[in-house]
Amino acid sequence: MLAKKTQYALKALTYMAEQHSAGPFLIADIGSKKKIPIKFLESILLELKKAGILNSKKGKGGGYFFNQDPSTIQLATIMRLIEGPIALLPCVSLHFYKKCNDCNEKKCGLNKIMKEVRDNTLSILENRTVQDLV
Amino acid sequence: MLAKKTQYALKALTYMAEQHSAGPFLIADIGSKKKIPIKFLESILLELKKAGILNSKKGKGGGYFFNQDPSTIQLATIMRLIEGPIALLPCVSLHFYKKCNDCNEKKCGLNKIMKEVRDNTLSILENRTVQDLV
DNA sequence: CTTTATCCTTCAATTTCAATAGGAAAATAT
DNA sequence: ATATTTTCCTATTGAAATTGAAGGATAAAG
Ligand code: FES
Ligand code: FES
Repeated sequence: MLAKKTQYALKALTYMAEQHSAGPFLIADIGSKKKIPIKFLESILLELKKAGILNSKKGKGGGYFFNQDPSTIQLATIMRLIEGPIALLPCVSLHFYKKCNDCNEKKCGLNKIMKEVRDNTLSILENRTVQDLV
Repeated sequence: MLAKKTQYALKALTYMAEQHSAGPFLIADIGSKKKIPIKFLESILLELKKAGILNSKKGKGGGYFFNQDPSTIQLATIMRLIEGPIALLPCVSLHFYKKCNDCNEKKCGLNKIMKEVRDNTLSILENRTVQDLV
């Protein structure tokens, strides 16, 4: 199960992508519509901004908006950014790999099956974008 | 990423299934071979026993052994038992479902995509057994 | 120069995770 | 009987992560 933080991030992005306008969107609005604690959401959006996904404007008329077209933002990118690894085991992770010191990857059946799961999952999450959420 | 506990459970079962003998296997042996802290492993195996996956015998010559044929134990069963939900969101979980109070499932794109991920994952984890790990 | 809204740091509560301690109970061997 | 082996059970610990709040700094607009 994804951490609440990741769920919130995905929900917030979904909300933003669903709107007809391009923003900017207020933290407070997103939070109240998607039932996300404001202060928690604040830190999440800031993180997405620092990663280049979002941009923001301060002051009246300000808020958050997309820094890239939603159709270019893979869901896998968001999840790796907020959640970390997508794979179920360290030894099958592409971006967060860590060797198993207690078994031989070449012969390990667990490794093989978990790689299969990973490839299946990535084939979805790397081919769907924030735009596909609307 | 799976919790360490779940990883340990899967590794222990893999180890047991890999052996030519049917056991019983000592906690201490499994633990030292798969680099799992003994006391932690102890509680994991006990949990698997209480769930009917394993059985055990005390005293000299005792240890843990399979209570059902490894080819009948789905990996999904182990993971749900130790880890909990396999799905990425509560609203797409089959065994641990919880409604989203902030969006309409029928129209929710996030829900739809995460269901796709779930189905893909389950098609693997429900069709592979502990026997397939060897 | 007031209002609005993000930015940033710090912190606190809670929960979860990982692991250990220590003994009780059961089975076997001597 | 008694000692040894091994699982069973409860309790507890310590560390880390998660979730979230407080409060002020900064920037922009009116
Ligand atoms: S190589 Fe990682 S579980 Fe075997
Ligand atoms: S219904 Fe669960 S995320 Fe939309």
